[in-house]
Amino acid sequence: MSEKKEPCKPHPQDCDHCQSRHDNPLCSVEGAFETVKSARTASNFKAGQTIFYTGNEPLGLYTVQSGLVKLEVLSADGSAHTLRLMGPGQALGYRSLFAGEPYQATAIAVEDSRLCFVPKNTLLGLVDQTPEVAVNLLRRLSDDLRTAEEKWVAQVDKDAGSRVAEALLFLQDHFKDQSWTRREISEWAGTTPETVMRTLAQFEKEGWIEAQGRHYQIRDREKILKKAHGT
Amino acid sequence: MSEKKEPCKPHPQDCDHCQSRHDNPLCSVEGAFETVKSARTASNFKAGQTIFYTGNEPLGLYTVQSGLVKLEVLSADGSAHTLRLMGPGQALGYRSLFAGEPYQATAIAVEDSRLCFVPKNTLLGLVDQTPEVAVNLLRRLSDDLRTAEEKWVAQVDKDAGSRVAEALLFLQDHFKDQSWTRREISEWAGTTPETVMRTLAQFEKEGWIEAQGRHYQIRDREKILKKAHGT
DNA sequence: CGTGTTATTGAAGTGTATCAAATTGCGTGG
DNA sequence: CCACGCAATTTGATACACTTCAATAACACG
Repeated sequence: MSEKKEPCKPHPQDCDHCQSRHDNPLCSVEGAFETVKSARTASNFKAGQTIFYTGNEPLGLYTVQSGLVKLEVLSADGSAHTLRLMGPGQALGYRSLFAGEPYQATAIAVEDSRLCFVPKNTLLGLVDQTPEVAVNLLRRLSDDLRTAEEKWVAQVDKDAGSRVAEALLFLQDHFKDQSWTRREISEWAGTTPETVMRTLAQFEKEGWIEAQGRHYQIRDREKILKKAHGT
Repeated sequence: MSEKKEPCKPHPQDCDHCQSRHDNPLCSVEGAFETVKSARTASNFKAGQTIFYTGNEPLGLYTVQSGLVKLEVLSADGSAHTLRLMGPGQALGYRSLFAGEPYQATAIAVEDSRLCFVPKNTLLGLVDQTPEVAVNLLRRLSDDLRTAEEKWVAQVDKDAGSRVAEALLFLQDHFKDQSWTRREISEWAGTTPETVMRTLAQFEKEGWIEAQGRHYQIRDREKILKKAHGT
C-alpha cells in the first residue's frame, strides 16, 4: 500500500524536452509533433510488467521513452521466444494495427520503462495527412522485416554457437550497458539457456570475452564476429 | 537464336484488363491507377530467370501479373533459402526500397511469369500523394513481418515434420495447382530435401496424402494441420 | 536419346535439446 | 539489515532427430 517516491516527472506534457523526440517515427516529423503532443498519454511500467497481451485488439502505437521492452511469443509448451527488443525512441504495437488483426505477441517491460501512447485514430489520421510519417513507418517495418528474415535464415543454417555469438554482438550494439541473463540470450538466439552457458564458457576459455559474475565484457570482437558468420 | 512464338499480348498498355488490377497495393487505389498505367513497364521472365540480384540498388516496385516468383538468399555454403513467394497481384522489391538499402535477396521466376514494373520515383510520389497507397504498403509489410516472425518461431521449436506439414498447407493454400519439388519444399520449410522426402513418405503411409509421381494430393487436411501444430 | 536434375533409400555421425542436481546469486519481506 | 526462497548459473550424462554422405533409379529437358 505504501507508495514509493514518484519516479516520473509531474508534468506529463514534456514532449518538448523528450529525449526520444528526434529519433521517433512520429515526433521527428515537423507537422506531426503538435498533434502527438496533444493526443499522447505517458505510462510507466516496472520491469516484468505487461504493456499488451497476445490476442487483444491493438489500441494504438506505443513509443519507448526510456527503458527497454520486449515482444515475445509463448509456445504451446510454455517456452518464450523474443521477437523484437525496443529501446528509447522505438515504437511498438503498429504491426498488428496496420495488419488489421489482434496482437500476435505480448509486450513486456524488460526493465523499468516509460512509454508514450498515441491512440489508433490519431495515428491513422497522421498517416493519412502526413506522408513523412507513413514513410517513416514503412521504413521501420522494412527494417523489422529484414531483421526477422535474417533471424530465420540464421536459425536454419547456423549452429547454436554462431547464433549466440550473433546475439552477443546484437545485444551489445543495440542495448549497451544492459546485462542479460542466459535465458534472455537464449530466447533471442533461438536456443536453450544451457547451450548459451556452454557457449559463453567456451568463448571465455578462448579469451574472447571476460566474465565478471553476471556481466560479460567482449574482449575480441573480431573473433566473435567470425564465429557469428562462419561455424 | 530462333525466336519462339511471342507469348505475351502485343499491347503493353492493358492495365484496364489486368487480372491483378484489384488485388494489388497500387492499382487497386482509385487515384493511383492512372499514374501507374502511364509509368509502368511490363516484362516477361522464363522459369529460372532472375528479376533482380542481391546487392544491387532497388529500381522500383514489381508486381506479379501472372506466374510465380520467389525471393531467396544463398548461404555461404551455397544452400538456398526461400524467404517469400509471390503470385499474381503480389508486389516485390519494395522492402529494400523503403529500408534504403541494396536488395538483400535475389528474385527468381519459379515458372514463366509476367511482371509489371513501376519506377522508384513514381512509387515514392504515389506514397506521398495517395495515403491509401501508403496504407496498403504498410499493411503488406505488416503481413510479411508476421509471416517472417512466425517462420522463425516455427524454426525454433517445431520439428522438421511439423514444418513440412506447415509448408504443405501453406503452399497448397496460397499457390494452388502448382507442383513443388522436394528441394523447393525444403527451402521453404528450412530443412533438407531428404527430410522432406522421408516426411512425405510417412504422410503417405499414414494415408494423409496421395502420391502420383511428382504431384501430391492432400487427403486428410485435419491430420496434417494437427501435425503442423503439435509435434 | 543422352545428360543432368530429382527422387529415393540406407547408413553413419553429431549437434543440441533434455533431464538432473548442486551451487550461487538476487530480491523481497520480515 | 539479515534471512529466506526462488531464480539463475553451472556442469554432467543421455538420447535422438536431423543433417550429411553416398549410391541407385527414375525422370524431364533440350
